[in-house]
Amino acid sequence: MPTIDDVARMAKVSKGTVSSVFSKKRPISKEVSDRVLEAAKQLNYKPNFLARSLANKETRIIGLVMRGEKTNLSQFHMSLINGVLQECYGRGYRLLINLMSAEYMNRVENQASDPVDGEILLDPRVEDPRIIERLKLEQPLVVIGRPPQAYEPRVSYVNNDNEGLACEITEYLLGLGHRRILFLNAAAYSTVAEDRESGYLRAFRQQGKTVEVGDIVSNDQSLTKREFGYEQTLTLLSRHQCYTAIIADTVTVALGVYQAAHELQLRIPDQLSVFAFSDDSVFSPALQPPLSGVRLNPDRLGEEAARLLLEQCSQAHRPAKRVVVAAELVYRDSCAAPMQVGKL
Amino acid sequence: MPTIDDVARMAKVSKGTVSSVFSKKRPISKEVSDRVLEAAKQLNYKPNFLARSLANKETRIIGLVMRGEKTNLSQFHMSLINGVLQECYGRGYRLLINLMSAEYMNRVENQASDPVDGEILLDPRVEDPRIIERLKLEQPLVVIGRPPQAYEPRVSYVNNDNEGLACEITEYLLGLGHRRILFLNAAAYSTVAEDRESGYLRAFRQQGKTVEVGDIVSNDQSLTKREFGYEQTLTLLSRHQCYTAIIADTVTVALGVYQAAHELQLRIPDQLSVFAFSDDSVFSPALQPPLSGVRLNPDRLGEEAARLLLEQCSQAHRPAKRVVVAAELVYRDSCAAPMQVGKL
DNA sequence: CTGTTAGCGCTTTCAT
DNA sequence: ATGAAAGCGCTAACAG
Repeated sequence: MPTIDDVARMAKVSKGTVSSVFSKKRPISKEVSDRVLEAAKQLNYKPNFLARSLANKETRIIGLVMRGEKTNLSQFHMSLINGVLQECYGRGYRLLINLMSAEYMNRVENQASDPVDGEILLDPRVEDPRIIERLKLEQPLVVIGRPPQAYEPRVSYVNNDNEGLACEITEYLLGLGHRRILFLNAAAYSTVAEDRESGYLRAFRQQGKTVEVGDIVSNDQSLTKREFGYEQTLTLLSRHQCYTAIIADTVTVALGVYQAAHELQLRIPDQLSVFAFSDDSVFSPALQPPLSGVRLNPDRLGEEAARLLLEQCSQAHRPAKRVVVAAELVYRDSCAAPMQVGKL
Repeated sequence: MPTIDDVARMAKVSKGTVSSVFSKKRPISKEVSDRVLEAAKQLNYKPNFLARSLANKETRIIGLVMRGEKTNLSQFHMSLINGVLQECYGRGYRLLINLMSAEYMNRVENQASDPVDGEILLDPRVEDPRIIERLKLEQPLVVIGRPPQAYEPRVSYVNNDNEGLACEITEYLLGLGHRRILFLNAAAYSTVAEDRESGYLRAFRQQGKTVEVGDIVSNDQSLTKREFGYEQTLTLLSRHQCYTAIIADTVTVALGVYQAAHELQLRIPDQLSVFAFSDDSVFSPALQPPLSGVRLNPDRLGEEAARLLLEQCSQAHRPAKRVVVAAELVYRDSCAAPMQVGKL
């Protein structure tokens, strides 16, 4: 690989001059510039990214940090990435996706900072060392989702109004006449689970109704999402007849719910209403009747996050900002008034 | 940001020793190692990626190079990325997605090699400077799709059997009794368009039937995929009654075909058969009747490409390999025998 | 407008 | 097993 010295020698100028021809950071006469470019072309020279970035402390790469455990990206993630890429395009930023196993990353010999100017962090947890670490490094950071309470004022983030949405869904189901609604929530350690739980509880409280312990179950991650939906529905509905509606964390969880309902010979929506907290792959033939859900607009989440991040990258002073991305409930045919409602 | 010198000073050892503690490339006594690690933790030190990579010429990042024009990733691309990520996971590789406008990249001040150990290149063209350039640099490279004829023996690639699939689809439609089949093919400059065209022609030839000029149209990219399907169908079918079937490049093109058919009051499949050369989002309610298509298994394409690439990255000698990913036709309800067939 | 020189932070010989 | 010093290829500050 030819280096800047080779070009300098061939064009009979100093390396500083060659550098300036490429970076355009200081004016170079047309003659010299042409000579350098010509030499570079002949040698097939391109500035070395690593050397350049090491010297000027800029990579024009942003990172996307995902949970190490996740090994299969959902449509939600895919749209989100799409949104991020949208924003990078044309502004000359590349995207580095870091999906390494925590086990791998924690080994001493693999420790190293990533070559990024800033990062977008997904799936924040109630206790999240990743955020703390990045805050210490004072590196530009945007979280998608709500950061832990303690750091909320200090970090920029973009989020849906999960609390409000959960409340809205719950109100809708209560309005249909349901009394006991099983909430198959996200993992307890995620901040999103906290927010959705609050929303669910608020809806009950506002109507003066009570929630029983055990009506909210969170996915401890030892099961896949689908298994979680399946197992919980099978176990809880066969034991207690009381649940007439289920709010599932994602469409995949809902898929498990459908499967269990089928085995329990419960007809959806007559005997069981189902609402999902996402809106991926909803047209799968496995989802009959069509599933009601929430359009979280993941592409907008990604777009706004990237926008905030790139803004931070270009500023010395970085005030923490937050953006709420609008989401809307989509009512399809998986919910109805509970059959027994008249009989009580 | 603390550097290796800070740690060395604090642990009272040389920087070479600190380096070895982290890289584990030469033995260090337990006492010294512990002292260094302790100092590193106190200083919150992490090796600098750029400096390390500059010195040892390895980044453990692989790049994904997409066409600059594309600004919205399809499900096909998303699954493909998913497959690549799958393979990176656990082996400690990160993925750099480079989706920059050609215009941006070609400006002198933005020229620079990417910080990658190798690259996966998408959508190869009949003339593809990107491939030529990378071949010159002797950088590990895997193409998804068929490389230009001239370079085929020298580059590794993974591909579907596009020629065979196109032939199979065409045979199927001919078998149903169609005589004139409009092929809304990919852009003429892509190698995939060439292969699919050959397959289409072969099917006709094998049955001793002839293709008229104009039965194959390729998307010149001035229109979106959907517009392409819509405009071509509207124009060609209202002008010539002869076409009773259409092979569409992608589901999105097919969506345009459906729309145009609706406006022309042509019933699918009775009056018009439609077959798509992909299988994304097929369950959209906009696609009634369900669309026949080809499951190209993009996740497998991505996975195999990453596997080949990582294999190349770890070897000095890199023989060009190729992998064919199996694809299968999916027959749904968008194709039938043409209505007029009995009347002739 | 151009040349010179001192780093950027790490790895890697070569000594010891 | 550890230290010392010479790069990796580029940018940036200073001179002129």
